[in-house]
Amino acid sequence: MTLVDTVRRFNRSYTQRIGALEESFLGTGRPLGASRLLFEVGPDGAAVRDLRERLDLDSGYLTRLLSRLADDGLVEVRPDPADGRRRLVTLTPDGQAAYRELNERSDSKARGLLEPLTERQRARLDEALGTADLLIRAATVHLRVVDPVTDAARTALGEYYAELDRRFPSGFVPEPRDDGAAALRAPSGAFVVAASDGAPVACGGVRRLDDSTGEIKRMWVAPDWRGAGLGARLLRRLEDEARRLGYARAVLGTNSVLTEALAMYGRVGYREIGPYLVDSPYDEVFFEKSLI
Amino acid sequence: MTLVDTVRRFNRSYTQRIGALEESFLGTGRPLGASRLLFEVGPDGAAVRDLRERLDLDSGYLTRLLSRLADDGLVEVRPDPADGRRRLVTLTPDGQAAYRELNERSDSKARGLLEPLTERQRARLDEALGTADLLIRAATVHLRVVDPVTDAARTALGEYYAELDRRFPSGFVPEPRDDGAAALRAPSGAFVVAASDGAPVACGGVRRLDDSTGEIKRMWVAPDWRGAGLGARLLRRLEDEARRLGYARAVLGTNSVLTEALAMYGRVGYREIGPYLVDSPYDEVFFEKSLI
DNA sequence: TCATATCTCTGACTTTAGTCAGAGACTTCC
DNA sequence: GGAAGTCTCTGACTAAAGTCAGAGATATGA
Repeated sequence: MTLVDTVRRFNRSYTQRIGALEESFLGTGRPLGASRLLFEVGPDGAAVRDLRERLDLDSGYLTRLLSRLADDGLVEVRPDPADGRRRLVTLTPDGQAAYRELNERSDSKARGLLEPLTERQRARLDEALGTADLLIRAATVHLRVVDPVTDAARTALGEYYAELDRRFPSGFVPEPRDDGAAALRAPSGAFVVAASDGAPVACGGVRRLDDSTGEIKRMWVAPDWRGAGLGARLLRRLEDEARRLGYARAVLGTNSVLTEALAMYGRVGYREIGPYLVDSPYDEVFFEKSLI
Repeated sequence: MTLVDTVRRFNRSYTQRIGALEESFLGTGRPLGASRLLFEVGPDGAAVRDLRERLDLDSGYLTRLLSRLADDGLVEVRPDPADGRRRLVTLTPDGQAAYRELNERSDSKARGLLEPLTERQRARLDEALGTADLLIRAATVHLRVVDPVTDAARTALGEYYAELDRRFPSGFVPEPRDDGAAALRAPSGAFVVAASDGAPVACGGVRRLDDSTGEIKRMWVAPDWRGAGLGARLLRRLEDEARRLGYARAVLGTNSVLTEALAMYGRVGYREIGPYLVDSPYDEVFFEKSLI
């Protein structure tokens, strides 16, 4: 049995049993679409725009769904003070109650399903689902080249810097004369962000070191995404970008504290070299790889 | 994060990504319902009755779906020769082709999804999904008391005997003077079958040994269902039945070849005892447990 | 053999889900 | 300040999915 068979077999048994979890949104007297929407609005509210994107709905259809929920007194729709074209949706107290009820139904259905399992089996299931979840998410992560000043890039870089600050014994302060933005974009550089469910989970960039050499900079993978091969995938993508920009060789420098990264560079074919032109005081270990 | 959370989290990410596998039944120019039906008919055909039950459809609705597929030349519906009220559905050659296409779409979608994973990750995913599949199926196995002459019971017993015959060095022949049927039913006995997706996956019975003692007989778990705690669950159910029938003690005899079973009896609280009244030449090891 | 039950089918619905074209209010960018 | 773009909403649709009440044919068990 191949993996594809396993996946399909699992899919069948899963959707028949647990998949019904989400259908338990039914039986609340509301059509499934309305319940899903209510759930997606959530206790913190959401912008109509985002709902449309997340649920992939037609704008007219969404408007109608929302106005039905509003008629039922479950949500409130009002203009976004920051941008008069947009509208924000929040749950009313009744809506909050309905939201909680959806969650409880879903929970109790899940509990009932797991009830026949022993403690040991539950632990095994927990681990298996956790692993499968991570890998499936990892497989569907979307890598794309973005400008380093976009929101996605800024968020990712922010988390990267914050982590360096936590992990370096002396903390980390981004170089003030940081030419990051300009160097990590065309025509001599690129910046790649990996996103899952809209949130950035990894990033990295290439910039010009000399005419034939691109330098990989600011590679970061979110902590709970490590061990899923995302780093290697991102690195290969950056090498592709570097090749496209005309570089024949990739180099990078890193800090010896970042042990996972060091091991990964080795696996992907990087070879340790002496220090090249350096501008970051944090780089201690250096690698290169031919792109030809 | 509790297991329920893991399940729900997994459910969300899974249905969004892989769940779409089944939706790939769309895009074949046929509505989802019709494709699902075509898939459920399958290459071997099916009875309309069973389709209605498996897909949980209204009879009128199903009739209409089927006649649409028949109009498109994909299926053929004709009376069941064995029962004039029923009708049987089979795929026409065109229907077979459409069926194969559905499968290919689903496969290639699954492959595309897994493509970014490395070999090692795929192996991990394969194992994780396999484990989760087994446990989820095990959790949703349905145990019920049936008469030992019903089809389900006969099938299960048949597989049990066949396995003993394979595993015992000298083979196994059911005792000819087998009073099985009569002894494993009320008022002094019971027979329990565990079924998953309609197929029996485990069985076992209790019969009277003396007024206060019930004997557990013919416990069997299908080979690919072992390690999922099904045996222990079945045994506990049989003890419940024995208690209900008024027994204060359960005993059982087994063969020392069946090592998994021996270990399981110990885990569930059975204690080895000397041979009690024996009528099976295959029983070598004996256990008892108080039911009070 | 007659009442009762089972199985499929038909007709007449309703609800849910979704699409499309454009109007109107507002922002943004030159 | 005006053109171009964004966001939401309305109206007018269509298709899919599902429900309900019976009719008619056949089987089953007393």
